[in-house]
Amino acid sequence: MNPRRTNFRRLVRPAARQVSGARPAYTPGVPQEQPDNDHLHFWSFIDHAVSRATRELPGVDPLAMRLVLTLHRAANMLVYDLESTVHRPRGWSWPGFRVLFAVWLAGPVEAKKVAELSGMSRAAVSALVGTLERDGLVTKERAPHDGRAVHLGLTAAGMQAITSAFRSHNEREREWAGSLSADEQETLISLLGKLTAHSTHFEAKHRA
Amino acid sequence: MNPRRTNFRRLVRPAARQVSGARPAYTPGVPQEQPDNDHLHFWSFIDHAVSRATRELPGVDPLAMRLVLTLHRAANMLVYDLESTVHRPRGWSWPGFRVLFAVWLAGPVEAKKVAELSGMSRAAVSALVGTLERDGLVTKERAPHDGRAVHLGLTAAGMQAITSAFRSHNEREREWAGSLSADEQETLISLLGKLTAHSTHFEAKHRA
DNA sequence: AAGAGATGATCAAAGCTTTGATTAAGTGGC
DNA sequence: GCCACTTAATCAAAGCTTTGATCATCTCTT
Repeated sequence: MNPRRTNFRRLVRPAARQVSGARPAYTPGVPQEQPDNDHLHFWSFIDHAVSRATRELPGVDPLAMRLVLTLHRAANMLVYDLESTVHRPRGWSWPGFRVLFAVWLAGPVEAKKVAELSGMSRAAVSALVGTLERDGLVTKERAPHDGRAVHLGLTAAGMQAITSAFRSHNEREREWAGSLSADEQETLISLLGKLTAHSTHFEAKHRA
Repeated sequence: MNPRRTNFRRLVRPAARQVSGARPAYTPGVPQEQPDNDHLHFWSFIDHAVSRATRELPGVDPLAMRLVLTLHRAANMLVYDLESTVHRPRGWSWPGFRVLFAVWLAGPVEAKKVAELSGMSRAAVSALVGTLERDGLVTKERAPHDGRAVHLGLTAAGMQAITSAFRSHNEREREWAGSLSADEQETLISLLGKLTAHSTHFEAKHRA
C-alpha cells in the first residue's frame, strides 16, 4: 500500500551534458539507452501497437486487436469528456448519474434491479446509493414484501438533479454524435449492438 | 466515508402477506408503491431509457443518446469480460496490463510518455508502476539527462508476463471480434475512429 | 415446524482514478 | 549567479469497483 520512496537504481550523472534537444549518439553494437520513440504519440499509438504486435508475436489477429483498442479508447475519451464537463462540475460522478438515471427510469425500484439495469455490481450500487442518499438525492426504504430488499426512489432534489444533468449530458452527447451522419450513427449503433448481442454466444463473462 | 447503518424509514410490516409471485393489487387513485418494471431488463434498458427520455424531456436527441449508451455498454462488457477472464486470473488488472504493454512497445520510456500513450493521468501511471514494480514486472531508473524523469523498462518477468497475457488477451479479442465480419469490423473501427478524431473539433476535454 | 439453502444488501480489503498540492529539478531572463 | 517559471513525479484525500465474507430474511423441503 505504501511504496514509500522507491529504490531507484541511481545512475552516475554523465560528465558531459547534452545540449537541449540533442539525442544521445548511437553506438553500434550497444543497445540504445533511449530508443527513438519521439514519433510515438497518443494518436499513433494504436497503429504502432498493432504493427509491432503483428510483427513480433505470431498468430495475433490485428483486426481484432485494433477493434478492441479503438473501442476502448473511444469509450474512454467519451467518458472522460462527459464526466469532466458535465458531471464533476455539478459535484457528482458519472456512476452516480447512472444510478440516479436508472432510479428515475424504473420508479421506486429495488437496488438489485438498478444493478442489473446499469450493469453494475450490487456492491457498487450499494456504495453509490450511500453517497447519493447522503447528498439527499435518493431515498431508501425497506421493501414492503421483502425485508431484505430496499426500494430506491428520487427525492425532489434528486429529480431536479437528474433532469438538469440529463439535459446537459445529452447536449454533450449530441456534440459527440455530431461527428457522424445519422446513417453512420445508426450503423455504429447496430454494429455495437451486434457485438454485445453475440457476446452471449461464446461464454463471455458478464455480471450476475 | 462511513455510511454506518443507514437510517431506513422503517415501514410497518403489512398484516397480510402476498402469495409468492403475486403482485400487490392495484388501487385506483392511489399511486402504486411498486410500479410494474418486471419487463425492464438489462437488454431492454436502452430502449426504455431512450423512449421515456424522448417522451418526457423535450429536446432530447434520441439517436445521440442511444449511441452513447450503446457504446458505453459495449466497452463495459468487453472490459469486464477481458479483465475477469484474462487478467484477474493471472493476478493483474487491465490497467496494469495497459501500462506493461506501453512499456513493452516504447522500450525504456519515461513515465510521462506512458501516460500519454495509454491515455491515463500521470498520477495513475505512477500508482500502477508502484504495484508493477513491487511485483517485479517493471524497473524504474532515473533518466540520465533529466533528474526529474524516470525511465521505465520491463524485467524478464515483465517481458514474460506481457507476452503470455497478450496472447490470451488477443485470443479473447478475437472471440469478441468474431461477432462481426471483417468488413463490419473495418466499418466499426472507422466509425469509432471518426468519432474520436472529430472530438478535437468541439472543445472535447481530454487529458493533458 | 424446523433446518437447509438461496437471496438481497452490506461490509472489508485491496486496487485504480481523479484533482489539487507538494517536492525536486531543469530553463530562461536579468 | 539568482530568481521566477515550468515541468516530472509523487502524495493526499476522496470516491468508485471488485471479490469474497457476513448478516438478515425468505423459501423450500421434509
